[in-house]
Parts: sequence; structure tokens; C-alpha cells
Amino acid sequence: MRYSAMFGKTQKDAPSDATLSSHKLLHKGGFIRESTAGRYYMLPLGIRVQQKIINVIREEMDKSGAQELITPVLHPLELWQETNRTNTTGFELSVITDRRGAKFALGGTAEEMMVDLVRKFQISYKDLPFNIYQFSTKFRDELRARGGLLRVREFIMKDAYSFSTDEDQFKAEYKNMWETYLRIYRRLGLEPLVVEADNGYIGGEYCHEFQVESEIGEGKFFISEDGQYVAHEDVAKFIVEDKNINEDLKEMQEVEAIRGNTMEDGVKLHGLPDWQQMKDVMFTDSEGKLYLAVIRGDLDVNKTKLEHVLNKVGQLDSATEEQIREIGSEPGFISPVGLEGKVFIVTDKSVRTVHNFYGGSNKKHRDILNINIDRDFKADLEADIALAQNGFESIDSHGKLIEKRGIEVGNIFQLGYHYTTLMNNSTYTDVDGEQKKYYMGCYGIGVGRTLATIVEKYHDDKGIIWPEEIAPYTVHLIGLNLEDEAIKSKAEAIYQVLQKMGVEVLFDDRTDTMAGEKFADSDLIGIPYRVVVSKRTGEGVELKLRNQKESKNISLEELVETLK
RNA sequence: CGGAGUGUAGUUCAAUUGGCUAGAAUACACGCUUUGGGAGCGUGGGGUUGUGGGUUCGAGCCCCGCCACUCCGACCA
Repeated sequence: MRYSAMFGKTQKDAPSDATLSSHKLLHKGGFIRESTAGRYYMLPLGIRVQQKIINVIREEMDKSGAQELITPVLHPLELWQETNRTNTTGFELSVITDRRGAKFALGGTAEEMMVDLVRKFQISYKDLPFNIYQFSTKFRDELRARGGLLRVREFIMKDAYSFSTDEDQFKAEYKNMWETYLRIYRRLGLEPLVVEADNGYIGGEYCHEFQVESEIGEGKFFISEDGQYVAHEDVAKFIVEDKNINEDLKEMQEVEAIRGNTMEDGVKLHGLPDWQQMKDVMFTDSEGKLYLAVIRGDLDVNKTKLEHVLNKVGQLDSATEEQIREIGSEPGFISPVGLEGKVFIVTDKSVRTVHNFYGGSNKKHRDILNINIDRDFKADLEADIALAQNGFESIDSHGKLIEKRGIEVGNIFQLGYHYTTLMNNSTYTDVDGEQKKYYMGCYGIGVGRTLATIVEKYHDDKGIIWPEEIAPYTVHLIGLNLEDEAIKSKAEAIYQVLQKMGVEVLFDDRTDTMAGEKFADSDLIGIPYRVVVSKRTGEGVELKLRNQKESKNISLEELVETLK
């Protein structure tokens, strides 16, 4: 490709609102251009990188035994109604209506479509297991797009769906995908951590995220000191040590408490440790039913865990002050004592590590001292609903938990019978002639996000440093002094030779551009091999690798040998 | 959805208290010059100041509505 003919040139300035390196560099380098929030044009340079990433994923997926196909972008809305996901998805479904009035969802994920496709066939147990996947544009009406390509509203995703007879057969495929993903990311120059995570609206019981460690990442997770336990904040487990559990139970006592509504206010007023305070957080579901989460004062409630133990995934919100007052309590002074029967009380296991809690009384400016579970109130449910924090002790003696941030570049989900239970006729014929439900899994990789993550990891202050496997071109050939016919024809000749060899070359053939500008562009674009032809290079050329400082002069033969 | 903020040339930004034909840099086009780290000179094109209304002799600037975008949070991969 001749630079002079390429659509989409480099640019000195990045948009003023771009904050991330990947966003700035991809914009300046001429890889992407903004359309509206969270939607991007992918320019010729960007497409080449994207295509190479896709090819790596495709090769490894095919090697794993998965089979590529494609589903329509418009999903009949009835399918989403069948699984009751028109309301429960985390992202807003975009729905359009055709001229006959038929409604379609713009696909954000394709479980329903794949199950619907599979049930159109007469599948026997002999056909199982299989794994089908696609690359397609996904639509997610994110509340807030951000960070260049990292969180967008339209993006290409590789999504795979496995169908198995049972959990055992599925687990083999889950492991297969796990290993396939690690191979894919290794080829892309990424080393993600595999993090236990929450299934969210996708459904199913367990899943893993592939997180590339990064300060700009949105996902928070924990890794144990020995590296054996890696879990997302939503699901991370930890040991809650006993506090004053040997102290005798004292008599409950209501006292005046002129204080503010925060935990600190309580600590200050009573002069007692924060862990002895009872923290009470009120939640409501979509029907207005109230749930009181009770936890030790030094811990926080993990809403995801709470939703799971209540079987209300994605359905809980903080209760409003009005709702709290309606049941006879008071914001900032909530207590489980006296609320039994009025709300559903869930206590964290940490409530059993402390005696003689202090906390609110459901009355403004009145607190209760020496609250004890069982004696003074009863929980409707006891569970682990606590949020992990940096430095907490991990379970199973893996050491302390270390907090990390990461970019989630992919995930693998166990779906089990979730979709095949909700969708009619999604069955295969087993050996005994019975119709049985499929055991499913799904596996996603965000292509654009992966691309941006690679840039986040591979760049310097001058530009991108693409790993060779996915660089838009292998060689950036720079011609200087091109007004000199001899030099010009030599550069042209090298361009032809490399192309004939099958080497992908971007040839900076501009005659009206300063040398410095060409070098700056080449650093910005980040192609691995920079080859300069000029009056200085004589019979040979100058070769410099983008990831190295030194350049060297070599002969044409050596160049050909290097790039073979 | 809550809080904060911003919309002026393709881009980055100016424009005094509300006052003359809305400027500069960069990018783009042409000419000259120049070719090892974003060079120089000259000329030129490029704006319904997001949008609709209002106040005013006069609005880029003040007021109101709407739209878009950004940041923080909530939400979510």
C-alpha cells in the first residue's frame, strides 16, 4: 500500500476528550474515527488489525473443533420473550419494527438465536457435543460508552455456543475453550488472568473472565498471594475472623444518639470499634418488596451475592428513604430489631463473629446497644453477602487477597439447562429414544476491546508498537530524497520485491513530506519493521525495529533474508 | 438515571463589559523553497458560533427549552 494513496491519514491532534492512550493513538494513527458516542468508523489501517485479530481467533477456534456460522443481526423479538430477557438484560435492547409490524431486537448476544437454530434440526446424542460460533456486530445500548474502543455500543464479538448432553460432556468443552482462549491471547501478545466471575443476566451458575491487568480497567478482581485463587469482586470469597465472640451477651439498651447517618458518625458517638456497629442496608425489588441486608460495620454488602442468595439477579435496587419510612424505620437508624415480618432480613455470616452490636433503633436519634442475633432478632436467611477488600484473608489458605484492575477481553460461561429449559423443543434424542435438554455453554471475545487492550499494553510516547502477528503491515518502507530518480527507482524496486515475497508493506512514497514527519508517522502507526531508503543508505537499506532503539544498515539480501 | 461540565473552521483553541466584516495555529489546495525527526515564505478555500425561542438598538457572549458530547457516580462487560 502506498501511503500517498491510503484513505485515512495520521493526524497530529487527538480529540480533546480522549483520555486513554489507546483511544488517542488509534485516532491519531488513522485507525479509527468517532461517529457518535460508542460507535466508531474502522478505517483501512484499523480493519487490517481487526481482521488479523479475527483470523487468530478463527484459527484457534477452528482448531478447537468449533464451527463458524452466522446468524441474522435482527432477532425476532418472540425469541427474547421466550426466555424472558426483554426485561432482564443488563443492556437496553434496541427494538425495531419492520413495515409489517414485526418486531426485532438488535442482537447483543445470541443464545436464543443459536438455540432456535439448533432446534430446527433433528439432533441425536451421536451429534453431540458441538460448538458453533460467529463473528458479528453486537448492539448494546450502554448507559455510558467510554474509553475509545473499550466500552462501545456497537462492536464485533466472537460468540460461541456449545451444546452437550450433560455436565460432564460440557465440562470438557469448557476446559477446551479455556485453553483455546489462552492460546488466542498468547498469540495476540496478551496474558490475561482467568478470573472467577458472576454470570449476571446471561444466566447459568459459574463463569470465568479473561482479564488483562490494567490500571484503566473497569473490572475489579482479587488474586491471592500464591496466585491460586483469582476472583472478581462480585464473587470473591474470604475468611471473616471472629471478633469479640467470647464476650458475654449484655442486656439490650436503647439510648439517645444525636448523630449523622454515616457509619463514622456512629463510631464517633459511641466510641466503639467500627466492626461492632451493625450495618443495615435496605434494598427493594421491582415489585417494591423490601430486603434488609445486615452486616458487620467494617464490611460492605455485595449486592451481587445478595441478589444470588435471594434469587433476584439484576433486580435489586437501593430502597428510597420513603420506602424505609413507610415500614416504620428511619434512614441512618435502621435496625433489624423490630422489623421482623415487615421486611425480609438477610444477615451476613459476619454477624455471627461479633457479640453486643450497637446500631440504629428504627427511630431518629435513638440507637440500641448490645444487639445480638437470635436473641434480639431473627434472620430470614443467613449467607455470605460480604464484599471482599484488599488485604482480606483468602479461603483455603491461599494468603491475602490482592486487589487488581483489569480489562475483560473475553469470558466463558456455563449456561447449563438455563435456555433449553426456557425454550420449547430445544432437545435432542438420547440413546434411549427420550427427548432431553441440551447442556449449554457460551464463550465470548470482544474483538475491538481486545484490539484497544493490545494498544494499551504495546505503545510508547511516540505511538503504537504492534506485535508482529497483528500489525497492519509488516514493513513500513520509507523513501527519502525521492526527487532523486535513482533513489526513487530503488525504493520502488524494493517495494515490488517485498510485495512479490508476500510481505505486507506500507510504502511512504510521499515526495512533499519532510523526513521527520515520515519518521513520526511511522512511530505512530507502529509497524514492526521500518526500512529506510535514502541517499545515505547507498546500496543497502536501513532497518529499524519499532520495539528497538538502534537501527542498522544492511544489504538488500540481508533484508530479504530477515523478512522471509 | 443522579451530579458536574462543554458545544465556535476537519482538528486544537481565541474572541475584553453584550458592540466593527468571528480570529489564530494546525490540516487541506496551489506556487516557491526544502528532504534523517512533525521546516520556511506566499496565496487560497473552509463558519447558519449544536438547535429552537426569548431579552436587547445590537447576542458567539445574557435567559429558557431541546439536542449532542465529556467527566464522576449508578448501571453494565
